[in-house]
Amino acid sequence: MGRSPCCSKEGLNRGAWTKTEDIILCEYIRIHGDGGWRTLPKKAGIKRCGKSCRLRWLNYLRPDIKRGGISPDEEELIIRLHRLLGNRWSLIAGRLPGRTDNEIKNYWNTCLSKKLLLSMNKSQSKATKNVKSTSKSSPVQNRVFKTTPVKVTTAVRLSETIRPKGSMNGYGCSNRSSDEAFKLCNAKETTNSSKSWCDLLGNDTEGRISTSSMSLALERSPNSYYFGTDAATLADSLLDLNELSSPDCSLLSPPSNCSADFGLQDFCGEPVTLTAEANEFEVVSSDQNIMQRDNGFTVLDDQGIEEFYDHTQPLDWIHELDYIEKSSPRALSFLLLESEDEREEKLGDHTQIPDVV
DNA sequence: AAAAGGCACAACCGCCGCACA
DNA sequence: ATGTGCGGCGGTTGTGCCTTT
Repeated sequence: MGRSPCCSKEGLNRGAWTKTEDIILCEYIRIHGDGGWRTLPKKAGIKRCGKSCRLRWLNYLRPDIKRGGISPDEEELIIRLHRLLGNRWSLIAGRLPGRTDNEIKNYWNTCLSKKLLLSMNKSQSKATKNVKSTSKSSPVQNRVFKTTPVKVTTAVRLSETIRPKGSMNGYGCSNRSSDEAFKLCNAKETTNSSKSWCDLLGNDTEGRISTSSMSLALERSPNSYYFGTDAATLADSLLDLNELSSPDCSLLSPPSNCSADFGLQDFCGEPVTLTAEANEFEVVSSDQNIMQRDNGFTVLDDQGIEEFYDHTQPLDWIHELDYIEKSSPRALSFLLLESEDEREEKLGDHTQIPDVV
């Protein structure tokens, strides 16, 4: 036997919502707040299924919704996020303020999928023509990233990803997080005590990580809640590492191989070689009072970063994706997964870093 | 002018995970 | 530990408008 339907369909309106229904729903939610969808129709006097009310509110009536006119920037962002996340419309929508999953899904199905198919065909036929001159595949093909995450490198890779993000949105968080992730790795070699790990970060009375930098980031980034999520994600991953019994540090890639991930070339203008020494890590990760990016955001001192930070809009994701894709697409795709469970689910072999396809 | 086809998007459906009793 | 209800999600369908034939 299947589940019972969410409500009796008898006597309920179906199809397009009328203006009156919209007004009643809005008014009810204005007074009582949203939620309790199953009982809402009866209480509000709407002849609709609760789910239908929820959908109507979330997708069309909410005051913070942007309708139509998807900009080229947004379009690019959707394409790139879709490449990383697949049909995870709600996740994608979460990175586009004011847009709903339904709208993005519709836009994808009606416009973007065709557009992409067309451009793919174009570039493929171009590539076929040039097949003798080069053995490389087309740029479009090259830009398909595998989204397999890697467990063991969670803390460090997340911090690597946060670093470029933080350099745009809040240097405090990025520096602090990276720095401390490194410290943690090194601390792990000498002790398994979770207390010492937390001590490195600072923790509140309940033992939860609460670095001043994370608070700073959250406080200063009202337009980019995702940034806050990053900090939270990092905190979670660090807490998780406390629980791991395997010698994580030994499984990390040799630091000298990680310099590209760290993006230090971009930040400092010259290649940096890291060693496994704790001191080296700290020196490198704290040497960020001058940062440079190759996407138009130039050298900034502390004050400059702060100023920039205040003007950073969520759509700067595009630049962040530019940077991150170049440096560590695996980390990004991992980071974009919402929950720790979801990452667990995708783990596979913890000890190997899969190649980017 | 009318029918057919295409398109955009709102709405619906069924499944799933989580919380809670 | 288990069953149930709720909310959320992604796939699909329905519908109205526009364009083409």
